[in-house]
Amino acid sequence: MTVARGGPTTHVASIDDAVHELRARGLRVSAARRLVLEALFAADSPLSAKRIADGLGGTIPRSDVASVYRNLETFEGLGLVRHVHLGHGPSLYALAQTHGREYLVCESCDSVQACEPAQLDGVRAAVHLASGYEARFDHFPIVGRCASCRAADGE
Amino acid sequence: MTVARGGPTTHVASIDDAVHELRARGLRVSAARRLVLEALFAADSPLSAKRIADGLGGTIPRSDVASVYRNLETFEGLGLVRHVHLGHGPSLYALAQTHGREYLVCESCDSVQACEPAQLDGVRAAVHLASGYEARFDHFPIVGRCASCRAADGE
DNA sequence: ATACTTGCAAATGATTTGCCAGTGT
DNA sequence: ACACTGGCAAATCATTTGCAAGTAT
Repeated sequence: MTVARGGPTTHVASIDDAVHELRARGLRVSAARRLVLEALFAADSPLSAKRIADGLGGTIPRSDVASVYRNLETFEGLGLVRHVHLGHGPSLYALAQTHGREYLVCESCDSVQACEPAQLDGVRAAVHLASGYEARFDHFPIVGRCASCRAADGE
Repeated sequence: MTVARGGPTTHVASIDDAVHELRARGLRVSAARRLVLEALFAADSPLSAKRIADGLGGTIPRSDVASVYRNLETFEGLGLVRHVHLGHGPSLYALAQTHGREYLVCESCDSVQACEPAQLDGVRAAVHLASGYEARFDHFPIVGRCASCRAADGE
C-alpha cells in the first residue's frame, strides 16, 4: 500500500512557507498549485480532490480535477500533504501537519473524531506489545462504536 | 460509513449451511450464488469481486461481476460475508466467520498479517480507555511498520 | 528558451444500475 | 405461475494518462 510518511519537509505554517518549499525543491509555483494550497490551508478537515477542484464550493476559483490530483500527488511526495480514507467515499487530503491528526470513526453514527497523536499513544503501545508494529491511525482510522452509540444501546 | 456487523446469522461452516441459511431467509439458491459461496469457502484470504467472478482464476466456473457484487452485497446483509480494505486496491470479501480475523498491514513492505481478534484485545482495551470506542480492525486494518522493517531500519 | 505544468479529453478500474430473459420454489 | 435472479450493456465515480498549448524561471 505504501502510505506517505512524515517526510523531510520543514514545518510549513502558511501558503508562503509552502511556496518557498516548492521553490526549494525546484518545483514551479503555478496558479493551479496555489489554488490547491489555498483550499488546504482554508479547510479545517480533510478534503476530496473534487471539492478542492470545485474551489470549496465557490469560495475559491475552481481548477481542473486532473491537475488537482497531480498536484496533490506531488505535494504528498514532498511530505506536505497526506490523504486519509475515512469511509467508502473518495480519498480525503489535508496538510501533513494539520493532519498530524489521527482519526476514529463510529460505524453506527458515522461520526468522525480527529485527535492529536498523543491521545492514541497508549493504543500505539498496545499495538506494539501485541504485534511489534509501530501503528499510525492517520491513513485508515480506528473503526468502532463510539461511547454515545454504545450507551444508546445500553452496553 | 456503516460497516456490516456480526449479524444474526447462525454459524455457517459449509456451503450447505450457507445454502440453508439463504433458504431460511426466503432467498433463492441460484447457480451464481453457489459459485460465490464456493469461491469464498475455497479461499484462505479475502478475495476481490473480480477474482470471484474469474472463478479464482479457472479453479471454479466464472460468473458475471455484476451478479457477484449483487450477491456479495446480499450476503453481507445477511451477516454471512464481510469486506475489508487492506490498501488501495478493490474491496476484499470473505466469509464473516473465516473473517472473524483482524488485520495489520505494514506500510513499508506491504505485508498483511491476519490474526485472531483475541490477539488485539489489549489494543481494544487501550482504544476504549483513550476514546470510549469499542474498536474493530476487520474493516480497516491497523497500519504501521512491522517489526522486521523497523529492525531493518535500526529502530 | 526550455523544461515543467496545465487543461481537456479519453482511458482505466471499481462498482452500480436498467432491463429483459431465465429459473427457483 | 410469479417473483426473484442472472447476464449483459450502459452508467457512474474516483483516479490516471496522453498530449498539445501555456507559462514559470
